[in-house]
Amino acid sequence: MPRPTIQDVARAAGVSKSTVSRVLNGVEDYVDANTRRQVEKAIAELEYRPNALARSLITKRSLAVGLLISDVANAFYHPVIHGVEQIAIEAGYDTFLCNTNYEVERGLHFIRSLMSKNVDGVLIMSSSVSDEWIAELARHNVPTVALDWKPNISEGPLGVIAVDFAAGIQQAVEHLVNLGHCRFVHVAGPLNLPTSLLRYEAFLRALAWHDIPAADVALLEGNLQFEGGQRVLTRLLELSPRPTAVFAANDLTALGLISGARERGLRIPDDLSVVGLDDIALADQSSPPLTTIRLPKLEIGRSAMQMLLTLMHSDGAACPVHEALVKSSFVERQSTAAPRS
Amino acid sequence: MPRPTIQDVARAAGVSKSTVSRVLNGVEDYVDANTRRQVEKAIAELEYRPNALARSLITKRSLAVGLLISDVANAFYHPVIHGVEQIAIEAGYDTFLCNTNYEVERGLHFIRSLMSKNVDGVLIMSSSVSDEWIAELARHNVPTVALDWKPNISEGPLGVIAVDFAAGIQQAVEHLVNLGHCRFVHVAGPLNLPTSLLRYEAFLRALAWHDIPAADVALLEGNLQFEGGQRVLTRLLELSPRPTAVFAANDLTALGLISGARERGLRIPDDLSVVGLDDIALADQSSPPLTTIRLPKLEIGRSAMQMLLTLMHSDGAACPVHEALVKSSFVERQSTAAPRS
DNA sequence: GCCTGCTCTGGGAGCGGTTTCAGAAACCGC
DNA sequence: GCGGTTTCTGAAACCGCTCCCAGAGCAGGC
Repeated sequence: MPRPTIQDVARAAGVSKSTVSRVLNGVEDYVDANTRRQVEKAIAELEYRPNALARSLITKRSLAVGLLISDVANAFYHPVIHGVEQIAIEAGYDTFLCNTNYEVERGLHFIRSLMSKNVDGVLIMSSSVSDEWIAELARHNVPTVALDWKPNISEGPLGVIAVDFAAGIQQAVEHLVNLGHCRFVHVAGPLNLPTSLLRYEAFLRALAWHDIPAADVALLEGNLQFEGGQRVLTRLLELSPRPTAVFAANDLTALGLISGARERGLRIPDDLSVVGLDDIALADQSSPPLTTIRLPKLEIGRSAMQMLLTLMHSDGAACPVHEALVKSSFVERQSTAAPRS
Repeated sequence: MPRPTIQDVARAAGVSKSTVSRVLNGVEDYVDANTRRQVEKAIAELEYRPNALARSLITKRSLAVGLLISDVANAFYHPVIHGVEQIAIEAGYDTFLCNTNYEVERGLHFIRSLMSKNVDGVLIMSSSVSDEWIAELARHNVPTVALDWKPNISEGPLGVIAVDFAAGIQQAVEHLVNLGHCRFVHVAGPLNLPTSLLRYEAFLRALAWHDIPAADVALLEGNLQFEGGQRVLTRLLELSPRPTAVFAANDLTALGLISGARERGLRIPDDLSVVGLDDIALADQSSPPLTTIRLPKLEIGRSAMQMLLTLMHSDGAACPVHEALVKSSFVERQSTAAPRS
C-alpha cells in the first residue's frame, strides 16, 4: 500500500488537511489542544511522514545541501565531510555528497542535478573547480561556499574558505633549509588549477626568503592522487642535479612518491626528504611517518557549512562575498632528514 | 530571478505546457517537427531545466537511490561506492550517500529522510544494520539491496549480496597452520551483528578442519575501526597462553592491531602474525604489507546497484528475495610468518 | 443587542510538472 | 463529398503539500 498522505491523516482525525498541516509545522498558530492531540494520534497510528518533495515544491526550501568533493577515497575529505555533517545535521539539513572524480564535466552534471532537486545551498570542496560551476550557481542565486577558490564573481550569495598555506609552507621550508637542503622540487597539482600555482608560489617565496633562487627549484606536475605521485617519481629521478627535498602539493602525492621511491630501492628520508600537505590520517601511519603541513580539515568542513547556513538564511540581502581564513601549520615527522652528501 | 518554469518555456515557444512536456520526455509521441524545434530553441535560450521535485511528485519516481555506509573514512567503501556510482550514473540515477557513523539510530533517520524524498531504492552497505530499517523499507515497498545480511523478511522487493567468507578464510587458515601456528585469536566486529558471528564461525570451522579445537581460539570484540584494533591489542597481550596469530574481522582492525603492536615494541610478523579481511587499498601500503582476505569490492558495488535496478524495474511483481553470492580470496603479504618459538 | 476582537477551522488556489481526454486539422479511400 | 483514421495540440485534473482568506463561534465592552 502506498504511503499515507496528509489527506489520509485528516480523514482519520476528522479534520481538514489545513489543520493537519498546522500541527505538522507546529508554529505558533491557533490549534485547539484537543484537535492537536487527535491529529498527533492519527499521525502516529498511520506512521505518517510528510512528503518532502511536495513540501519543498511549495516552500521553495528543501532542507538539503550539496557537497562536491573530488573523490571519497581521498582521505583529506573525510574530516571535512564529518565537519560538514556535524553542522548540517544539527541545523536539520541533509547533505548530498557528490564525487566529481576530478572531472569538471561530472561536477557540472552534479550541480545541475542538485539545482533541479532544489537544494538550498552547495559546498564546493572539489579541487578541480570550474568558474562555470560557480557562475551557474550564482546565476540562479544558489548560496554557495567554495574551498580555496578566488571567485571572479562578486555578485551572488557566495562564500569562500581561504587557506593560508604560507604559514605552514614557511615553517616547512625553514625546517628543510636548517637540515641543509638546497636543491628542491615541488610536485604540484594540475597546473590549470589556480590553487596549484598559489602553493608553488608560496613555496618559492619561502625559499627566496632564505636566498634560494627559483632556478634551484624544479617543478613537476602531479594529479593530487597516489598513483600520480608514484608515476612522477621517475621524472624526479631524471632531474639533474638530483633534488634532495621534495614538497608535494598534498599528502596523497607525497605518499605516492614514497611508495615509488621504495620500489626503486631509494631510502626515505636518507636519499630524499619528503614533505606533504594536508596531514591526512594515513600520514602518521605510513612508513616513515610523513612530515607534512597540517590543514584544519574538520574546521574547514564546519566553518564552510556554518557560512553556508548564514548565506542561506540571510537570503536576498545582496551581501559581498563572505570570506573566512583558515591557517596551516607544520608537523615534523620522519620523512625528512639532512641530505646525505 | 527565479528559475524558468515549463510555463515560461511554453509562452516563449507559443505553445501549451503539454506540448513542452511532450518534447521534454521525447517519447514516441506525436509532436510536429517544427513545433519541436521551436520548443527546443526556447528551452536552450531560457536555459530551462525541469524541476525534478515537481516531476517526481507526479511520476512517483525520483531517479535517485540512497546508499548507506558506515563511514566514508572506511576505505572498504571506496571501491564499493565507485562501483555503485558507475552503474547508477550509467542508468541515469543519482545516489545519495549517507554515513550512518556506525549508529543504528542515525541510519534510521537517513532511511526516513530518503523515503520522504521518494528515492526509488536503497542500498544498505552499512555494517551495523537493523532489522527495523529493512522492515520500514519493506513496509513501504521500497526496493532494497543489503550487503551481507540475512533478512528475516521474505516479502517486499528485497535483494541480498551475500559474501562467501568461507573460501578465503579457509585458505588463510591453511596458510597459518602450514606456518606452524596453533594458538589463535579472532578480533570480531560488534558481536550483536550477525555477520560478526558468521565470520567467527567460519574461522572456527576452518580451524576445526585442521583439528584445532575451538578452545584454542580466543575471541575478542572490536568495532571494525582502526582505533578499536589499537585498543584491543592490550587485551590480546593479556591472553594466556599468548596467541601467535590473529585474524581480524576487517583490515582496519588489523592495521590498528599492527599499529598498537608497534607502539608496544612488538614485531610483526615475528611476534604476531596478523591477517585482515577486505584488502583495502592501504593494505599493501602498510608496513608490513598486510596479509588479508580479499573481497571483490568494486564488484559488490556494481552488482548491488545492478540488482537494485532489476528490483526497481520489475516493480510490483512480488518476487522472492533476490540473492547474489560474491567470493573471497586469500592474499599473502608480509604480516604473517612462522611463530618464533 | 450589536459591534469588535480573538481563537479556531475549512475551503481552495497554487507550487511545476505529467497525463488523460477530447477535439481540430489533415489525409485517405471510396 | 463524406465517414474514418491518423497526426497534432490544448484544457484540465492531479501529485501532496502550504498558506491565504473567509467564516464560525464565543467573550467582552458599550
